[in-house]
Amino acid sequence: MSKRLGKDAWVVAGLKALADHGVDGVRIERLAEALGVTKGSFYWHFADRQALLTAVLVAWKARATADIIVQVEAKGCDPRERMHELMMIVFTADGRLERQVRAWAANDEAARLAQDEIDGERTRYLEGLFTGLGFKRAEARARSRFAYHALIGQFALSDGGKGKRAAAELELVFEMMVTRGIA
Amino acid sequence: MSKRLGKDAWVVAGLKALADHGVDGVRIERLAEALGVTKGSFYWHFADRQALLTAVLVAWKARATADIIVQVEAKGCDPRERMHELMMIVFTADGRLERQVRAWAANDEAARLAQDEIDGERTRYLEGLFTGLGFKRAEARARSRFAYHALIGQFALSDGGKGKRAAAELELVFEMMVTRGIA
DNA sequence: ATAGCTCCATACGGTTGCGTATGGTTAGTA
DNA sequence: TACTAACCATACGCAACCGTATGGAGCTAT
Repeated sequence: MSKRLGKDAWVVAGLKALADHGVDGVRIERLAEALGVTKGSFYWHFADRQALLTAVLVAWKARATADIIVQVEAKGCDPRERMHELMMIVFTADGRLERQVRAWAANDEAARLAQDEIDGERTRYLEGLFTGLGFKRAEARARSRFAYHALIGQFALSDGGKGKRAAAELELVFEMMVTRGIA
Repeated sequence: MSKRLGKDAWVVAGLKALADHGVDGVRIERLAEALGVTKGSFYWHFADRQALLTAVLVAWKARATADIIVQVEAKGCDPRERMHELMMIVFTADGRLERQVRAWAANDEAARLAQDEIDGERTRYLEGLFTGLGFKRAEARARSRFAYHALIGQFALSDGGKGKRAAAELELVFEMMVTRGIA
């Protein structure tokens, strides 16, 4: 059981600190203590704090999109099913990291860019699902954006969508999102 | 033109700093410089930094709900019209302050509570509009929450809904939100 | 005008966290 | 075993803020 660390250990610790306390919580002396080492170790692996933050952002981007989409793609090929699965996964997820990255992005350019990338990727995927359901381009676009906004808003709210009631509501909302035109 | 300040001046400066740079930007020495005074002034009016932050939060709460609802109420008594007006106002608003408060709330209990209050107040109002449109309680609830989430998500995105395209999409989305049942 | 209250400046001590310098310790390799 | 990286500890300087202490300015009323 070697006590010697690699870059990765610091990034992982950074992600955890980010999820728990926000960007302001990722302080190198704190991480050092959590990892059982001192700053001396950190400055061996990284040039400065910003370098760690950048690495954390990259790590987040890697897992922010791929995970969910892969999970959904594996479910089936019917776009309606995928859509349903997507909403279920995503509306019942934790979202602490997601939320902290957004809080971060409110005042940091690098985080804002990362967020934009992810947002773009996700909405494009969503738009594809909606066109798969037979919606015209404009409406698919509108619906995907709206649905995605709702998702993000979910994370932004403090209750974060507590399971029970949310589940039933989710079905209603799903029907609405998937329902075509004016009644 | 007296150079002497009151509490309010500090709160206003605090709100501006919050909107511009987030909670971390509301530092008393910075505000002092912006106001053309020194810390000595601040600590006359406030016990400590937290006292200012609390006051800022209170000020935000005061203007966060009342403004919009009053504006909508003045528009007309048809719930469909109100709903339309509400979405138009709110989806084209600035939202920098809104966003910063949410970023703040991600890691601060007091801000989180304030946010909860506002969220509750707004969703209750929205729910009323939906029941006014003839939806049953459960569906009105689901729709109002979803619509509100979408609103918050809008603010959370970095583009913040840039005017042109958003306007057209908004109409589609409005129809969808207002449309009953399964096609 | 002078006493008293309100508001502000200056100066200080203390904390936190970043980044650097420098030397020691472990692990792999010859 | 000796040499050499890679990795880590310790100690320091530095800057940004917070909060306090204290001594004024500037009104206002008597």
